Amino acid sequence: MLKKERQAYILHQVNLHNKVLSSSLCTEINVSEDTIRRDLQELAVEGKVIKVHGGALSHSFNDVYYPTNGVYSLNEKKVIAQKAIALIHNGMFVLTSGGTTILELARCLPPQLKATFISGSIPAILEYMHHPNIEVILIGDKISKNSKITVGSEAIAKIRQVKADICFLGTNAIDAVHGITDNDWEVVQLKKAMIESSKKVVCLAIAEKMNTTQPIHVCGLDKIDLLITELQPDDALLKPYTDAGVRVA
Amino acid sequence: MLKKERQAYILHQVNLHNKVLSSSLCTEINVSEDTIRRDLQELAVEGKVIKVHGGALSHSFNDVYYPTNGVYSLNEKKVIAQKAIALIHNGMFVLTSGGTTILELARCLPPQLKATFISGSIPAILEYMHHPNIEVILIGDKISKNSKITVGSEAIAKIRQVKADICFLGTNAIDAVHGITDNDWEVVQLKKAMIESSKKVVCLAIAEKMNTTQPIHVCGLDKIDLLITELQPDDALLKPYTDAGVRVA
DNA sequence: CAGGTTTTTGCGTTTTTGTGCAGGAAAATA
DNA sequence: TATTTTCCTGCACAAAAACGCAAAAACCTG
Repeated sequence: MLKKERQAYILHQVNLHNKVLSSSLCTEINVSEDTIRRDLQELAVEGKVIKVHGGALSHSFNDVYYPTNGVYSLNEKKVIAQKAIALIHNGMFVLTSGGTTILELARCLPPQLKATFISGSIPAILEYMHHPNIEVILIGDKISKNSKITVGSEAIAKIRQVKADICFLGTNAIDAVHGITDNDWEVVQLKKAMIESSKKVVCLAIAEKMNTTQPIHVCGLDKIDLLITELQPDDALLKPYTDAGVRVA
Repeated sequence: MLKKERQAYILHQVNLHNKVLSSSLCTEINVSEDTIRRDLQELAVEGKVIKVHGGALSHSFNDVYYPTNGVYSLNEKKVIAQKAIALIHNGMFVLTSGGTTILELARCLPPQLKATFISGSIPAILEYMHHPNIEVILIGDKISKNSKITVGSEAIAKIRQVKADICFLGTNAIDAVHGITDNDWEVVQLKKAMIESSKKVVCLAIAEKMNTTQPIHVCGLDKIDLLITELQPDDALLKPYTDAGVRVA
Protein backbone atom coordinates (compact mmCIF):
# COMPACT_ATOMS: atom_id res chain seq x y z
CA MET A 1 0.00 0.00 0.00
CA LEU A 2 1.36 3.38 -1.04
CA LYS A 3 1.86 6.12 1.48
CA LYS A 4 -0.50 8.53 -0.26
CA GLU A 5 -3.07 5.81 -0.50
CA ARG A 6 -2.84 5.11 3.17
CA GLN A 7 -3.16 8.75 4.06
CA ALA A 8 -6.16 9.10 1.80
CA TYR A 9 -7.74 6.17 3.55
CA ILE A 10 -7.06 7.68 6.95
CA LEU A 11 -8.53 10.96 5.84
CA HIS A 12 -11.59 9.21 4.57
CA GLN A 13 -12.03 7.48 7.89
CA VAL A 14 -11.61 10.74 9.77
CA ASN A 15 -14.18 12.50 7.64
CA LEU A 16 -16.53 9.57 8.01
CA HIS A 17 -16.40 8.94 11.73
CA ASN A 18 -15.10 12.31 12.87
CA LYS A 19 -12.33 10.60 14.77
CA VAL A 20 -9.73 7.87 14.42
CA LEU A 21 -7.60 6.00 16.93
CA SER A 22 -4.02 5.42 15.91
CA SER A 23 -4.20 2.07 17.65
CA SER A 24 -7.13 0.84 15.58
CA LEU A 25 -5.77 2.27 12.35
CA CYS A 26 -2.49 0.45 12.68
CA THR A 27 -4.19 -2.92 13.01
CA GLU A 28 -6.59 -2.09 10.17
CA ILE A 29 -3.89 -1.11 7.72
CA ASN A 30 -1.31 -3.43 9.20
CA VAL A 31 1.54 -1.02 9.71
CA SER A 32 3.35 0.03 12.84
CA GLU A 33 1.86 2.59 15.15
CA ASP A 34 4.75 4.90 14.37
CA THR A 35 3.84 5.02 10.72
CA ILE A 36 0.27 5.96 11.54
CA ARG A 37 1.49 8.61 13.90
CA ARG A 38 3.75 10.06 11.23
CA ASP A 39 0.88 10.04 8.76
CA LEU A 40 -1.42 11.81 11.17
CA GLN A 41 1.36 14.27 11.87
CA GLU A 42 1.71 15.05 8.16
CA LEU A 43 -2.01 15.34 7.62
CA ALA A 44 -2.17 17.63 10.63
CA VAL A 45 0.43 20.09 9.33
CA GLU A 46 -1.43 20.07 6.01
CA GLY A 47 -4.50 21.05 7.99
CA LYS A 48 -6.45 18.01 6.89
CA VAL A 49 -7.04 16.63 10.40
CA ILE A 50 -6.58 17.73 13.99
CA LYS A 51 -4.07 15.60 15.79
CA VAL A 52 -4.84 14.68 19.39
CA HIS A 53 -3.40 12.30 21.90
CA GLY A 54 -4.29 8.79 20.76
CA GLY A 55 -5.50 9.61 17.29
CA ALA A 56 -6.97 12.45 15.26
CA LEU A 57 -10.19 14.37 14.83
CA SER A 58 -12.04 15.77 11.85
CA HIS A 59 -12.07 19.51 11.48
CA SER A 60 -15.83 19.50 11.57
CA PHE A 61 -15.63 17.57 14.80
CA ASN A 62 -16.31 20.64 16.89
CA ASP A 63 -19.50 21.36 15.00
CA VAL A 64 -21.05 17.95 15.11
CA TYR A 65 -19.91 16.86 18.53
CA TYR A 66 -22.63 18.46 20.62
CA PRO A 67 -25.58 17.47 18.48
CA THR A 68 -25.52 13.74 19.05
CA ASN A 69 -27.49 13.22 15.87
CA GLY A 70 -25.97 11.61 12.81
CA VAL A 71 -27.40 8.27 11.98
CA TYR A 72 -30.18 7.01 14.16
CA SER A 73 -28.99 4.33 16.61
CA LEU A 74 -25.47 4.63 15.26
CA ASN A 75 -23.75 2.62 17.95
CA GLU A 76 -26.12 -0.29 17.62
CA LYS A 77 -25.51 -0.28 13.90
CA LYS A 78 -21.76 -0.24 14.39
CA VAL A 79 -22.01 -3.35 16.54
CA ILE A 80 -24.12 -5.06 13.92
CA ALA A 81 -21.72 -4.01 11.18
CA GLN A 82 -18.77 -5.51 13.01
CA LYS A 83 -20.53 -8.82 13.46
CA ALA A 84 -21.46 -8.85 9.80
CA ILE A 85 -17.96 -8.00 8.62
CA ALA A 86 -16.60 -11.05 10.41
CA LEU A 87 -18.51 -13.15 7.87
CA ILE A 88 -16.88 -11.63 4.82
CA HIS A 89 -13.68 -13.17 3.55
CA ASN A 90 -11.34 -12.45 0.68
CA GLY A 91 -12.63 -13.42 -2.72
CA MET A 92 -16.28 -13.48 -1.76
CA PHE A 93 -19.15 -12.15 -3.85
CA VAL A 94 -21.36 -10.12 -1.55
CA LEU A 95 -24.86 -8.96 -2.37
CA THR A 96 -26.29 -6.14 -0.27
CA SER A 97 -29.54 -4.22 -0.05
CA GLY A 98 -29.72 -0.59 1.05
CA GLY A 99 -30.42 1.08 4.37
CA THR A 100 -28.38 2.80 7.02
CA THR A 101 -27.25 -0.42 8.64
CA ILE A 102 -25.77 -1.61 5.36
CA LEU A 103 -24.18 1.79 4.98
CA GLU A 104 -22.49 1.42 8.32
CA LEU A 105 -21.29 -2.00 7.25
CA ALA A 106 -19.82 -0.45 4.12
CA ARG A 107 -18.03 2.23 6.13
CA CYS A 108 -16.46 -0.24 8.51
CA LEU A 109 -15.07 -2.67 5.94
CA PRO A 110 -11.40 -3.35 6.68
CA PRO A 111 -9.17 -1.90 3.97
CA GLN A 112 -7.29 -5.10 3.26
CA LEU A 113 -10.46 -6.95 2.35
CA LYS A 114 -10.57 -8.01 -1.28
CA ALA A 115 -14.07 -8.95 -2.31
CA THR A 116 -16.74 -8.10 -4.86
CA PHE A 117 -19.78 -6.18 -3.70
CA ILE A 118 -22.97 -6.10 -5.71
CA SER A 119 -25.75 -3.67 -4.95
CA GLY A 120 -28.32 -1.36 -6.42
CA SER A 121 -28.26 1.04 -3.51
CA ILE A 122 -26.64 4.33 -4.48
CA PRO A 123 -25.47 5.33 -1.00
CA ALA A 124 -23.99 1.89 -0.42
CA ILE A 125 -22.24 1.97 -3.80
CA LEU A 126 -20.72 5.33 -2.95
CA GLU A 127 -19.17 3.86 0.17
CA TYR A 128 -17.92 0.76 -1.60
CA MET A 129 -16.27 2.97 -4.19
CA HIS A 130 -14.13 4.58 -1.51
CA HIS A 131 -12.69 1.27 -0.53
CA PRO A 132 -9.26 0.58 -1.97
CA ASN A 133 -9.57 -3.12 -2.66
CA ILE A 134 -13.12 -4.11 -3.38
CA GLU A 135 -14.69 -4.50 -6.77
CA VAL A 136 -18.05 -2.86 -7.12
CA ILE A 137 -20.83 -4.12 -9.36
CA LEU A 138 -23.78 -1.84 -9.73
CA ILE A 139 -27.22 -3.19 -10.47
CA GLY A 140 -28.82 -0.86 -12.97
CA ASP A 141 -32.40 0.11 -13.71
CA LYS A 142 -34.84 2.86 -12.87
CA ILE A 143 -33.94 4.68 -9.68
CA SER A 144 -36.46 4.95 -6.90
CA LYS A 145 -35.77 8.41 -5.54
CA ASN A 146 -37.06 7.84 -2.06
CA SER A 147 -35.27 4.58 -1.38
CA LYS A 148 -32.23 5.57 -3.52
CA ILE A 149 -32.06 2.12 -4.97
CA THR A 150 -32.51 0.78 -8.47
CA VAL A 151 -35.79 -1.02 -8.93
CA GLY A 152 -37.54 -2.76 -11.77
CA SER A 153 -37.53 -5.91 -13.80
CA GLU A 154 -34.10 -5.30 -15.29
CA ALA A 155 -32.59 -5.02 -11.84
CA ILE A 156 -34.29 -8.21 -10.75
CA ALA A 157 -33.15 -10.01 -13.87
CA LYS A 158 -29.57 -8.93 -13.21
CA ILE A 159 -29.69 -10.09 -9.62
CA ARG A 160 -31.02 -13.46 -10.76
CA GLN A 161 -27.94 -13.82 -12.96
CA VAL A 162 -25.50 -13.61 -10.08
CA LYS A 163 -24.76 -16.30 -7.56
CA ALA A 164 -23.42 -14.57 -4.47
CA ASP A 165 -21.67 -16.21 -1.55
CA ILE A 166 -23.52 -14.13 0.96
CA CYS A 167 -26.33 -11.61 1.03
CA PHE A 168 -26.84 -8.91 3.65
CA LEU A 169 -30.34 -7.58 4.05
CA GLY A 170 -31.05 -4.39 5.92
CA THR A 171 -34.35 -5.09 7.63
CA ASN A 172 -37.29 -2.82 8.22
CA ALA A 173 -39.38 -5.29 10.18
CA ILE A 174 -38.90 -8.82 11.38
CA ASP A 175 -41.25 -10.99 13.34
CA ALA A 176 -41.13 -14.60 14.50
CA VAL A 177 -44.44 -15.37 12.85
CA HIS A 178 -44.42 -13.32 9.68
CA GLY A 179 -40.70 -13.33 8.98
CA ILE A 180 -39.32 -10.31 7.16
CA THR A 181 -41.76 -7.72 5.95
CA ASP A 182 -41.38 -4.33 4.28
CA ASN A 183 -43.41 -1.42 3.00
CA ASP A 184 -42.16 -0.81 -0.52
CA TRP A 185 -43.40 -3.24 -3.10
CA GLU A 186 -40.54 -2.73 -5.52
CA VAL A 187 -37.87 -3.03 -2.86
CA VAL A 188 -39.47 -6.24 -1.70
CA GLN A 189 -39.21 -7.70 -5.19
CA LEU A 190 -35.51 -6.95 -5.18
CA LYS A 191 -34.93 -8.45 -1.78
CA LYS A 192 -36.71 -11.61 -2.83
CA ALA A 193 -34.46 -11.91 -5.83
CA MET A 194 -31.40 -11.29 -3.71
CA ILE A 195 -32.37 -14.03 -1.29
CA GLU A 196 -32.80 -16.49 -4.14
CA SER A 197 -29.43 -15.59 -5.62
CA SER A 198 -27.33 -16.11 -2.51
CA LYS A 199 -25.89 -19.18 -0.89
CA LYS A 200 -26.26 -17.59 2.51
CA VAL A 201 -28.74 -14.96 3.67
CA VAL A 202 -27.85 -12.72 6.59
CA CYS A 203 -30.39 -10.41 8.07
CA LEU A 204 -29.25 -7.23 9.84
CA ALA A 205 -31.74 -5.69 12.25
CA ILE A 206 -31.58 -3.42 15.25
CA ALA A 207 -33.56 -4.76 18.19
CA GLU A 208 -36.09 -1.99 17.79
CA LYS A 209 -37.22 -3.45 14.47
CA MET A 210 -37.81 -6.86 15.94
CA ASN A 211 -41.31 -8.12 16.49
CA THR A 212 -42.71 -5.50 14.17
CA THR A 213 -44.42 -6.04 10.84
CA GLN A 214 -44.97 -4.14 7.63
CA PRO A 215 -47.62 -4.66 4.95
CA ILE A 216 -45.62 -6.61 2.38
CA HIS A 217 -44.09 -10.01 2.88
CA VAL A 218 -40.46 -10.57 1.91
CA CYS A 219 -39.68 -14.04 3.20
CA GLY A 220 -40.19 -16.40 6.08
CA LEU A 221 -37.61 -17.07 8.75
CA ASP A 222 -36.74 -20.36 7.09
CA LYS A 223 -34.95 -18.48 4.32
CA ILE A 224 -32.68 -16.68 6.78
CA ASP A 225 -29.40 -18.34 7.66
CA LEU A 226 -28.30 -15.81 10.22
CA LEU A 227 -29.89 -12.94 12.11
CA ILE A 228 -27.53 -10.24 13.36
CA THR A 229 -28.61 -7.74 15.98
CA GLU A 230 -26.76 -5.58 18.48
CA LEU A 231 -27.92 -7.92 21.28
CA GLN A 232 -26.07 -10.79 22.87
CA PRO A 233 -26.96 -14.09 21.21
CA ASP A 234 -28.59 -15.37 24.41
CA ASP A 235 -30.82 -12.34 24.84
CA ALA A 236 -34.41 -13.25 25.66
CA LEU A 237 -35.69 -11.13 22.76
CA LEU A 238 -34.00 -13.47 20.33
CA LYS A 239 -35.46 -16.68 21.75
CA PRO A 240 -38.49 -16.81 19.43
CA TYR A 241 -36.11 -16.73 16.48
CA THR A 242 -33.72 -19.37 17.72
CA ASP A 243 -36.73 -21.52 18.50
CA ALA A 244 -37.80 -21.08 14.90
CA GLY A 245 -34.41 -22.43 13.82
CA VAL A 246 -32.68 -19.17 12.93
CA ARG A 247 -29.05 -18.83 13.95
CA VAL A 248 -28.35 -15.54 15.69
CA ALA A 249 -25.21 -13.49 16.31
CA MET B 1 7.16 -2.40 -27.39
CA LEU B 2 7.22 1.24 -28.37
CA LYS B 3 7.68 3.94 -25.82
CA LYS B 4 4.38 5.66 -26.60
CA GLU B 5 2.67 2.32 -26.54
CA ARG B 6 4.13 1.57 -23.16
CA GLN B 7 3.10 4.91 -21.77
CA ALA B 8 -0.41 4.48 -23.10
CA TYR B 9 -0.55 1.13 -21.37
CA ILE B 10 0.67 2.64 -18.12
CA LEU B 11 -1.86 5.44 -18.37
CA HIS B 12 -4.60 2.96 -18.96
CA GLN B 13 -3.56 0.97 -15.92
CA VAL B 14 -3.49 4.09 -13.79
CA ASN B 15 -6.91 5.18 -14.95
CA LEU B 16 -8.24 1.72 -14.40
CA HIS B 17 -6.92 0.99 -10.92
CA ASN B 18 -6.22 4.46 -9.61
CA LYS B 19 -2.68 3.42 -8.83
CA VAL B 20 0.26 1.56 -10.24
CA LEU B 21 3.41 0.21 -8.64
CA SER B 22 6.58 0.71 -10.63
CA SER B 23 7.73 -2.68 -9.42
CA SER B 24 4.74 -4.52 -10.86
CA LEU B 25 4.76 -2.52 -14.08
CA CYS B 26 8.36 -3.39 -14.84
CA THR B 27 7.67 -7.12 -14.59
CA GLU B 28 4.47 -6.75 -16.61
CA ILE B 29 6.08 -4.89 -19.48
CA ASN B 30 9.48 -6.50 -19.02
CA VAL B 31 11.64 -3.41 -18.92
CA SER B 32 13.90 -2.09 -16.23
CA GLU B 33 12.52 -0.21 -13.30
CA ASP B 34 14.38 2.88 -14.47
CA THR B 35 12.45 2.97 -17.70
CA ILE B 36 9.16 2.78 -15.86
CA ARG B 37 10.29 5.51 -13.55
CA ARG B 38 11.22 7.70 -16.49
CA ASP B 39 7.87 7.05 -18.10
CA LEU B 40 6.01 7.92 -14.94
CA GLN B 41 8.14 11.02 -14.63
CA GLU B 42 7.18 12.12 -18.12
CA LEU B 43 3.52 11.37 -17.61
CA ALA B 44 3.69 13.31 -14.35
CA VAL B 45 5.07 16.49 -15.89
CA GLU B 46 2.41 16.19 -18.58
CA GLY B 47 -0.10 16.11 -15.75
CA LYS B 48 -1.44 12.70 -16.73
CA VAL B 49 -0.60 10.99 -13.45
CA ILE B 50 0.59 11.90 -9.98
CA LYS B 51 3.96 10.42 -9.23
CA VAL B 52 4.53 9.11 -5.72
CA HIS B 53 7.20 7.04 -4.05
CA GLY B 54 6.79 3.50 -5.32
CA GLY B 55 4.54 4.20 -8.28
CA ALA B 56 1.91 6.66 -9.41
CA LEU B 57 -1.67 7.61 -8.72
CA SER B 58 -4.53 8.65 -10.93
CA HIS B 59 -5.31 12.32 -10.88
CA SER B 60 -8.88 11.58 -9.91
CA PHE B 61 -7.57 9.58 -6.99
CA ASN B 62 -7.94 12.55 -4.70
CA ASP B 63 -11.49 13.18 -5.80
CA VAL B 64 -12.46 9.72 -4.75
CA TYR B 65 -11.53 10.48 -1.20
CA TYR B 66 -12.04 14.18 -0.86
CA PRO B 67 -15.14 15.60 -2.44
CA THR B 68 -14.15 17.90 -5.26
CA ASN B 69 -14.61 21.45 -4.18
CA GLY B 70 -13.87 24.08 -6.77
CA VAL B 71 -14.58 22.56 -10.16
CA TYR B 72 -12.06 23.53 -12.77
CA SER B 73 -13.25 26.21 -15.20
CA LEU B 74 -16.62 26.36 -13.51
CA ASN B 75 -17.89 29.45 -15.27
CA GLU B 76 -17.14 28.14 -18.71
CA LYS B 77 -18.95 24.98 -17.81
CA LYS B 78 -21.98 26.87 -16.61
CA VAL B 79 -22.20 28.61 -19.97
CA ILE B 80 -21.97 25.30 -21.76
CA ALA B 81 -24.58 23.77 -19.46
CA GLN B 82 -27.07 26.53 -20.22
CA LYS B 83 -26.66 26.09 -23.96
CA ALA B 84 -27.13 22.36 -23.60
CA ILE B 85 -30.21 22.66 -21.44
CA ALA B 86 -31.95 24.66 -24.13
CA LEU B 87 -31.97 21.49 -26.22
CA ILE B 88 -33.82 19.38 -23.69
CA HIS B 89 -37.61 19.36 -23.81
CA ASN B 90 -40.30 17.66 -21.81
CA GLY B 91 -40.72 13.97 -22.47
CA MET B 92 -37.27 13.45 -23.93
CA PHE B 93 -35.00 10.49 -23.27
CA VAL B 94 -31.54 11.86 -22.57
CA LEU B 95 -28.34 9.82 -22.48
CA THR B 96 -25.32 11.37 -20.78
CA SER B 97 -21.72 10.42 -20.12
CA GLY B 98 -19.77 11.52 -17.06
CA GLY B 99 -17.41 14.40 -16.40
CA THR B 100 -17.65 17.71 -14.63
CA THR B 101 -19.31 19.47 -17.54
CA ILE B 102 -22.14 16.98 -17.51
CA LEU B 103 -22.34 17.41 -13.77
CA GLU B 104 -22.80 21.11 -14.19
CA LEU B 105 -25.50 20.43 -16.75
CA ALA B 106 -27.24 18.19 -14.21
CA ARG B 107 -27.10 20.87 -11.54
CA CYS B 108 -28.57 23.53 -13.80
CA LEU B 109 -31.57 21.57 -15.02
CA PRO B 110 -34.75 23.63 -14.55
CA PRO B 111 -36.99 22.08 -11.90
CA GLN B 112 -40.10 21.96 -14.09
CA LEU B 113 -38.39 19.83 -16.72
CA LYS B 114 -39.92 16.38 -17.08
CA ALA B 115 -37.61 14.04 -18.89
CA THR B 116 -35.86 10.70 -18.52
CA PHE B 117 -32.12 10.72 -17.97
CA ILE B 118 -30.02 7.64 -18.57
CA SER B 119 -26.43 7.40 -17.41
CA GLY B 120 -23.79 5.18 -15.85
CA SER B 121 -21.99 8.04 -14.17
CA ILE B 122 -22.45 7.95 -10.41
CA PRO B 123 -21.91 11.67 -9.76
CA ALA B 124 -24.31 12.56 -12.57
CA ILE B 125 -26.90 10.14 -11.25
CA LEU B 126 -26.64 11.69 -7.80
CA GLU B 127 -27.48 15.05 -9.28
CA TYR B 128 -30.36 13.74 -11.36
CA MET B 129 -31.80 12.08 -8.27
CA HIS B 130 -32.16 15.43 -6.55
CA HIS B 131 -34.33 16.71 -9.35
CA PRO B 132 -38.04 16.65 -8.57
CA ASN B 133 -39.40 15.73 -11.97
CA ILE B 134 -36.96 13.68 -13.93
CA GLU B 135 -36.90 9.93 -14.15
CA VAL B 136 -33.48 8.40 -13.68
CA ILE B 137 -32.31 5.20 -15.33
CA LEU B 138 -29.02 3.87 -14.11
CA ILE B 139 -26.81 1.79 -16.36
CA GLY B 140 -25.38 -0.99 -14.23
CA ASP B 141 -22.15 -2.98 -14.39
CA LYS B 142 -18.71 -2.96 -12.85
CA ILE B 143 -17.73 0.43 -11.50
CA SER B 144 -14.52 2.05 -12.62
CA LYS B 145 -13.39 3.79 -9.47
CA ASN B 146 -11.44 6.55 -11.14
CA SER B 147 -14.00 7.63 -13.67
CA LYS B 148 -16.89 6.82 -11.32
CA ILE B 149 -18.81 5.33 -14.18
CA THR B 150 -20.06 1.85 -14.87
CA VAL B 151 -18.06 0.07 -17.52
CA GLY B 152 -18.17 -3.33 -19.17
CA SER B 153 -20.08 -5.37 -21.66
CA GLU B 154 -23.29 -5.39 -19.65
CA ALA B 155 -23.34 -1.62 -19.56
CA ILE B 156 -22.75 -1.45 -23.28
CA ALA B 157 -25.46 -4.00 -23.97
CA LYS B 158 -27.90 -1.95 -21.91
CA ILE B 159 -27.05 1.24 -23.73
CA ARG B 160 -27.58 -0.51 -27.06
CA GLN B 161 -31.11 -1.37 -25.93
CA VAL B 162 -32.16 2.22 -25.51
CA LYS B 163 -32.98 4.69 -28.24
CA ALA B 164 -32.46 8.13 -26.80
CA ASP B 165 -33.58 11.42 -28.29
CA ILE B 166 -30.34 13.13 -27.48
CA CYS B 167 -26.95 12.26 -26.10
CA PHE B 168 -24.60 14.61 -24.26
CA LEU B 169 -20.94 13.70 -24.29
CA GLY B 170 -18.46 15.28 -21.93
CA THR B 171 -15.31 15.54 -23.98
CA ASN B 172 -11.69 15.07 -22.99
CA ALA B 173 -10.17 15.93 -26.31
CA ILE B 174 -11.53 17.04 -29.67
CA ASP B 175 -9.68 17.83 -32.83
CA ALA B 176 -10.76 18.75 -36.34
CA VAL B 177 -8.76 15.90 -37.84
CA HIS B 178 -9.06 13.10 -35.30
CA GLY B 179 -12.50 13.91 -33.95
CA ILE B 180 -13.18 12.93 -30.35
CA THR B 181 -10.49 10.99 -28.53
CA ASP B 182 -10.09 9.83 -24.95
CA ASN B 183 -7.63 7.99 -22.73
CA ASP B 184 -9.63 5.23 -21.11
CA TRP B 185 -10.44 2.30 -23.29
CA GLU B 186 -13.50 1.21 -21.38
CA VAL B 187 -15.01 4.67 -21.25
CA VAL B 188 -14.47 4.95 -24.98
CA GLN B 189 -16.45 1.77 -25.58
CA LEU B 190 -19.34 3.27 -23.62
CA LYS B 191 -19.27 6.53 -25.48
CA LYS B 192 -19.30 4.71 -28.79
CA ALA B 193 -22.36 2.78 -27.73
CA MET B 194 -24.05 5.96 -26.54
CA ILE B 195 -23.44 7.65 -29.87
CA GLU B 196 -24.97 4.73 -31.73
CA SER B 197 -28.04 4.71 -29.49
CA SER B 198 -28.96 8.35 -29.89
CA LYS B 199 -30.83 10.23 -32.56
CA LYS B 200 -28.78 13.32 -31.89
CA VAL B 201 -25.24 13.58 -30.50
CA VAL B 202 -24.16 16.73 -28.69
CA CYS B 203 -20.58 17.22 -27.69
CA LEU B 204 -19.76 19.44 -24.70
CA ALA B 205 -16.21 20.76 -24.56
CA ILE B 206 -14.48 23.70 -22.98
CA ALA B 207 -12.28 25.56 -25.44
CA GLU B 208 -9.18 24.34 -23.64
CA LYS B 209 -9.92 20.78 -24.73
CA MET B 210 -10.18 21.76 -28.36
CA ASN B 211 -7.45 20.84 -30.80
CA THR B 212 -6.03 18.31 -28.38
CA THR B 213 -5.90 14.56 -28.80
CA GLN B 214 -5.79 11.51 -26.57
CA PRO B 215 -4.58 8.01 -27.44
CA ILE B 216 -7.94 6.32 -28.10
CA HIS B 217 -10.39 7.21 -30.84
CA VAL B 218 -14.07 7.67 -29.97
CA CYS B 219 -15.63 8.97 -33.17
CA GLY B 220 -15.11 11.29 -36.08
CA LEU B 221 -16.69 14.72 -36.37
CA ASP B 222 -19.25 13.34 -38.81
CA LYS B 223 -21.03 11.61 -35.93
CA ILE B 224 -21.45 14.84 -34.00
CA ASP B 225 -24.61 16.82 -34.60
CA LEU B 226 -23.70 19.75 -32.40
CA LEU B 227 -20.60 21.01 -30.64
CA ILE B 228 -21.17 23.21 -27.59
CA THR B 229 -18.39 25.32 -26.14
CA GLU B 230 -18.31 28.45 -24.03
CA LEU B 231 -17.23 30.43 -27.09
CA GLN B 232 -19.36 32.50 -29.45
CA PRO B 233 -20.44 30.44 -32.48
CA ASP B 234 -18.42 32.68 -34.80
CA ASP B 235 -15.18 32.35 -32.82
CA ALA B 236 -12.18 31.66 -35.02
CA LEU B 237 -11.28 28.63 -32.94
CA LEU B 238 -14.47 26.94 -34.10
CA LYS B 239 -13.94 27.50 -37.79
CA PRO B 240 -12.18 24.17 -38.49
CA TYR B 241 -15.20 22.40 -37.04
CA THR B 242 -17.85 24.34 -38.93
CA ASP B 243 -15.79 23.79 -42.07
CA ALA B 244 -15.94 20.07 -41.32
CA GLY B 245 -19.72 20.32 -41.24
CA VAL B 246 -20.31 20.36 -37.49
CA ARG B 247 -22.94 22.72 -36.16
CA VAL B 248 -21.71 24.77 -33.22
CA ALA B 249 -23.41 26.64 -30.37
C1' DC C 1 24.93 4.68 -47.46
C1' DA C 2 28.53 6.33 -44.33
C1' DG C 3 28.97 9.11 -40.52
C1' DG C 4 27.18 11.78 -37.07
C1' DT C 5 23.52 12.97 -33.88
C1' DT C 6 19.75 12.11 -30.90
C1' DT C 7 16.86 8.98 -28.28
C1' DT C 8 16.19 5.24 -25.57
C1' DT C 9 17.46 1.89 -22.44
C1' DG C 10 19.99 -0.69 -18.83
C1' DC C 11 23.49 -0.90 -15.14
C1' DG C 12 26.21 0.52 -11.11
C1' DT C 13 26.63 3.84 -7.45
C1' DT C 14 25.01 7.18 -4.36
C1' DT C 15 21.09 9.57 -2.06
C1' DT C 16 16.76 9.88 -0.47
C1' DT C 17 12.62 8.04 1.48
C1' DG C 18 9.74 5.02 4.12
C1' DT C 19 9.30 1.99 7.83
C1' DG C 20 10.01 -0.41 12.13
C1' DC C 21 12.28 -0.76 16.58
C1' DA C 22 14.14 0.54 21.16
C1' DG C 23 14.37 3.54 25.05
C1' DG C 24 13.16 7.48 27.52
C1' DA C 25 9.84 11.52 28.04
C1' DA C 26 5.23 13.09 28.38
C1' DA C 27 0.50 12.55 29.00
C1' DA C 28 -3.60 10.34 30.41
C1' DT C 29 -5.77 7.29 33.84
C1' DA C 30 -6.72 5.22 38.08
C1' DT D 1 1.36 8.67 43.33
C1' DA D 2 1.63 4.66 40.46
C1' DT D 3 0.69 2.68 36.09
C1' DT D 4 -0.52 2.39 31.57
C1' DT D 5 -0.72 4.45 27.19
C1' DT D 6 0.99 7.44 23.81
C1' DC D 7 4.66 10.25 21.96
C1' DC D 8 9.20 11.58 20.49
C1' DT D 9 14.09 10.85 19.18
C1' DG D 10 17.65 8.58 17.10
C1' DC D 11 18.98 4.74 14.59
C1' DA D 12 19.10 0.83 11.31
C1' DC D 13 17.63 -1.33 7.31
C1' DA D 14 15.36 -1.92 2.99
C1' DA D 15 13.18 -0.09 -0.96
C1' DA D 16 13.00 3.39 -4.34
C1' DA D 17 14.85 7.43 -6.75
C1' DA D 18 18.46 10.13 -8.76
C1' DC D 19 22.63 10.42 -11.21
C1' DG D 20 26.15 9.47 -14.36
C1' DC D 21 27.64 6.60 -17.87
C1' DA D 22 27.75 3.56 -21.80
C1' DA D 23 25.78 0.61 -25.22
C1' DA D 24 22.38 0.15 -28.54
C1' DA D 25 18.78 1.65 -31.51
C1' DA D 26 16.62 5.04 -34.31
C1' DC D 27 16.99 9.04 -36.96
C1' DC D 28 18.76 12.46 -39.89
C1' DT D 29 21.58 14.26 -43.67
C1' DG D 30 24.62 15.41 -47.21
